[in-house]
Amino acid sequence: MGTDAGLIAEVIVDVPAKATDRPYDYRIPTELFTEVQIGSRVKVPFGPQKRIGYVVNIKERPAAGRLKSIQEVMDFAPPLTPELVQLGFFMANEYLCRTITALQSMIPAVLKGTYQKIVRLHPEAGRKEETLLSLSAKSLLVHLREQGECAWEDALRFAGVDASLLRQLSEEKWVVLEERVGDRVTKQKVIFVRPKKPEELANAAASLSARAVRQKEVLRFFEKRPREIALPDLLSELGVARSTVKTLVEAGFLEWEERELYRDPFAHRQFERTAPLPLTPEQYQAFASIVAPIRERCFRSILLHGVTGSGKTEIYLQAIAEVMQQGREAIVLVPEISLTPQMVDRFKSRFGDLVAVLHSGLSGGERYDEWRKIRLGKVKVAIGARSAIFAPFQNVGLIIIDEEHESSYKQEENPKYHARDVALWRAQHHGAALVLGSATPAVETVVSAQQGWHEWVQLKERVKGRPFPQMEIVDMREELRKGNRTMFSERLKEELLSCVNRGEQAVLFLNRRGFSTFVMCRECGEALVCPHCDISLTYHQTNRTVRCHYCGFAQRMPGACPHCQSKHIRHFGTGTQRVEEELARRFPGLRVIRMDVDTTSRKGAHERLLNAFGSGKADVLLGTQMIAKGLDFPQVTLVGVIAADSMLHLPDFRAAERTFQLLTQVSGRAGRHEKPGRVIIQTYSADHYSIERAVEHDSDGFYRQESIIRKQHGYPPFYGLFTLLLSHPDRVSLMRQGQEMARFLGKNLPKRTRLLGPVPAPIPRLKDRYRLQMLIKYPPLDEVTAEKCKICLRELEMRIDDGDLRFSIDRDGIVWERSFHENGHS
DNA sequence: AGCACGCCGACT
DNA sequence: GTCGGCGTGCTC
Repeated sequence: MGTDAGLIAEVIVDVPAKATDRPYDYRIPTELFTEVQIGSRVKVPFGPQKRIGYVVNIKERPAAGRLKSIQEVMDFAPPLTPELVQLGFFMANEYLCRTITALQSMIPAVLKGTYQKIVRLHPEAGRKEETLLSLSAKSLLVHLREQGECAWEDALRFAGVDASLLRQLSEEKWVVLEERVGDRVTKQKVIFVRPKKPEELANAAASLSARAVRQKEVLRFFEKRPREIALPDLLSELGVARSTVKTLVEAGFLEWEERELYRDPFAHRQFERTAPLPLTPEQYQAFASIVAPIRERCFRSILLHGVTGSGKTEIYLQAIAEVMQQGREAIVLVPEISLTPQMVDRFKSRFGDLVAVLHSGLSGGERYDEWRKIRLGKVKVAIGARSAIFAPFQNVGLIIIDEEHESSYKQEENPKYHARDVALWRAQHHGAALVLGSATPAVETVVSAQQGWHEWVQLKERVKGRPFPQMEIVDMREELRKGNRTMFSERLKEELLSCVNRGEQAVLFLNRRGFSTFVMCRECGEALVCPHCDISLTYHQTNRTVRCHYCGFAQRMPGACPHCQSKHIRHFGTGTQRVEEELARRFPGLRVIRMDVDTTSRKGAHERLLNAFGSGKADVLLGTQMIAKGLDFPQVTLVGVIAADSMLHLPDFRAAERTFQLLTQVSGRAGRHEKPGRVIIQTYSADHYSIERAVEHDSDGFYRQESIIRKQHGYPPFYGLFTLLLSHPDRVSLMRQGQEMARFLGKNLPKRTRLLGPVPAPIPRLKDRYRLQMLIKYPPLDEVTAEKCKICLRELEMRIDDGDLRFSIDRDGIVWERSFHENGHS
C-alpha cells in the first residue's frame, strides 16, 4: 500500500450495486506491469473482501490518496479488448445498467461465475469435541455430514450461520472453504462407431430378425456411408437409441472406440467444401453495395430487404470472403431458433475451421472454447445468436444481422440491450459494413432507411424465378355464419385433402400451444387463473392438467368450479394439441408431427422431428412460432394459418407488425422448390391491413400504413419510449410507490416528454409479484431530452429504499443517426 | 452486494 | 454485564 509513483489501474469491481458502479484506483505492482492491460480480469482487495474486477484504464496519477494493489491477473490474455471496455461504458449509459453488468454480458459464463464457493467438512472434524459449538454450527455440520458439501450461499441459509461464523469454523478446522473453478477443461471423451466389415453390411442386415427394424436402419446407414461417425451424431441423425447401437456392437457388426479429443462440436463432422454460387444480377448488386464500404474501410449500414427465398445467405457468404481477403473479421448474427445445423453447415462448408459457432446448445466449456478461438484470432468468422455481437475480434470488417426484425435480438434481462444498437456501435468503431437482412424488416429500420440512414437494397425476385405462393384469406366469421363451428374452414379442409392426396406435405401454423386457451365455468362465468400470475390457465389434454405458460404452474384439471362447485366447467379456445386431435378425427390415417414447446423440450427433439418430417414420415407439420422460419422442405406445397389474428389483439404497439411479419414468413415456407405453393389464412379480422398487405405481398404498402398509425399514436420510431416496469410482492405497497414515482417523474422529467401511467402491466401479476407499468414518451430525434430522461431515471432509482421493489427500464426507438461516438463514456 | 460497525432488547 | 438482532455506511 502506498502513494508513490508507478502505474495505476482503474478497476470496475464485480459488485452490481449502484453505490459501487464506478472505477476504483489500484496500484499495479511492478512485477505485474506487463501483465495488467486494459480489459484484464484481476483480483483486488475491496473493503474487507477479495473480489474480481476488470481493468478499464491505466494511468499515472491516482485520484485517491491511499491505494491498495492489484493482487493477481487472472487470465493469460485479457478477456476484454479496449474496444469492448468502451462499449461497456456506452451500454451502461444507454441501457441504464451497471457497468459491471454490461462488461459481464460480453464474456462467456465460465469466466464470470469463475468460482463457486463451497463449504466442505474438514477431514479432522469427525474426531473433535463438538459440545462447545453453537447450535447453528452444529446443525450445519449435521447437514454437511449428510451432503458432504454445500454451496456457500446455502450454508448461509441456516439460521444463525453467517460469514464470520463460517470463517471461524474454518480456522478451527471444522470446515473447509473452497473456491471451485468452473469447467474449463478442454478435452472431451467421444465414442466413435464404425462398421467392422463394411462389405458385409448387407449380409449382416439380412441375418437379423425381421423385428429388428431399428438395427437394420443403422446398418443401412453405414452401407451408404461406411465412414466412422461420433455416437451422439449417429443417434441424433437416425433417432435410434444408444442400446440399439450397443446390440450391434455386441453382435460384432459394428465396433466402437472412445477417444479423448479437444472439444470441438464440429470436429468429427465432415463438410463438403462449397464454392461460391453464381449471383443473379439483383444479388450481385446487393453484393456490390456491401462490398463497397468494406473496400473503402469506412462505416456504412445497409438494409438488405429481400423477399423470402431471394438468396440472402449466398450474398453474406461472398461478402464475408471479401472481408477475409482483407485480413479482417466478420460477425454474423442469426436468431437462436434459426441457428440450425443446416445454417451452420453452410458457413462451415464455405469457410471450414475459420468459423466459430456460438449457440445455446453448447455446454459452458464448449462455448468458452469457441470464444477463445475468436479471442486468440484462430477464426475469422463468428456466427451466433444475440450475444455473439460481443465476439472479441480486433479488426471487424463486416457485421451481418440476419432476420434483423427478430425480437430475440433484444435481451430481456439486464443489460437490456438490442444487438442491432450494439452492432451499429461496433461497426462505427471499426469502420465496418453493417448489413441488416430481412424479408420483413422492423418498422424502425425501414423508416430510418427511408430517412437515408441506411442504404436500402431490395431483392424482389426469388432465385430461379420461383413464383410466390398464392395466398388466400378465409374469413372465419363467414364460416361461422355458414354453420361451420370447427377450427377448419371448408377451403382449408379441401386443400389439405388434395395436398395429401397428391403425396405432398402441408405445414399448419397455430400460435398457441396446449389444448385449449382457457378454462371457464359455464355456471358462474369464472375462468381458471394461475394462483401466481393472474393469467388464464391452459388445458393440456395429454395428462389432463391445467398449466400456466408463464411460470410453469400445473395442477390436475379440477372436476368442479372452484368458485361455485358447479360441474359445468369446460375448456374453450384452440391450441396445438386440440388441432392435432381434431386432425386425427377428421382425417383418419393422416400422419401429423406436432412441434411446440411441449414436444421439443427434450434435447435434440427439435432436430429429430424436423428430420422425420423432411424425410416424408408425416404429411402434416403442425406447430407454433418455432416452425415459422427457416424451414425449407421441397415437398411442402400448402401452408395453413389456423388463427392469423391470435397475436393481433395483444396490447403491444408492435402487434400489427408482428402479424404481418409472421404471415409473410410462414408463407415463405410453401413452394420453395419446383412445385408451386398455396397459403390459406384463417382469420376473424379478414380486413385488417396487416393481413391484407401480407396476402398481397405488398410490404411497401404495409410499412406506409403502419408508419401512419405509429406516428398518430406516438410510438417508435416516431417517438422515443422508455418503458418502466415496477414489481412488488405486495399490491398495496406497489400502488403507493408507483404513485410516488409518478409524482416524482411528473415534477422532474424534462419538458417535451409525456408520462403515461402507472397502469397495471399487460401481465398484472407474474410469479407472485404484482406489476405496474409507466411509459415515458419523448419527441423523435431529440437525444438531449433522452439524456435528461436518463439522468432523471437514475435519480429516481437512487431514491428507491424498498428492497422488495424491483424496477426495470426498457428503451425503444433509440435514434439511429446520431453518432454514438460523440456520446456517453469518457 | 458483502461486511463491519454500532446501538438497543433479553439472557446467563 | 454480554450475546445477538438488523439499521447505516463504506468499499481505491
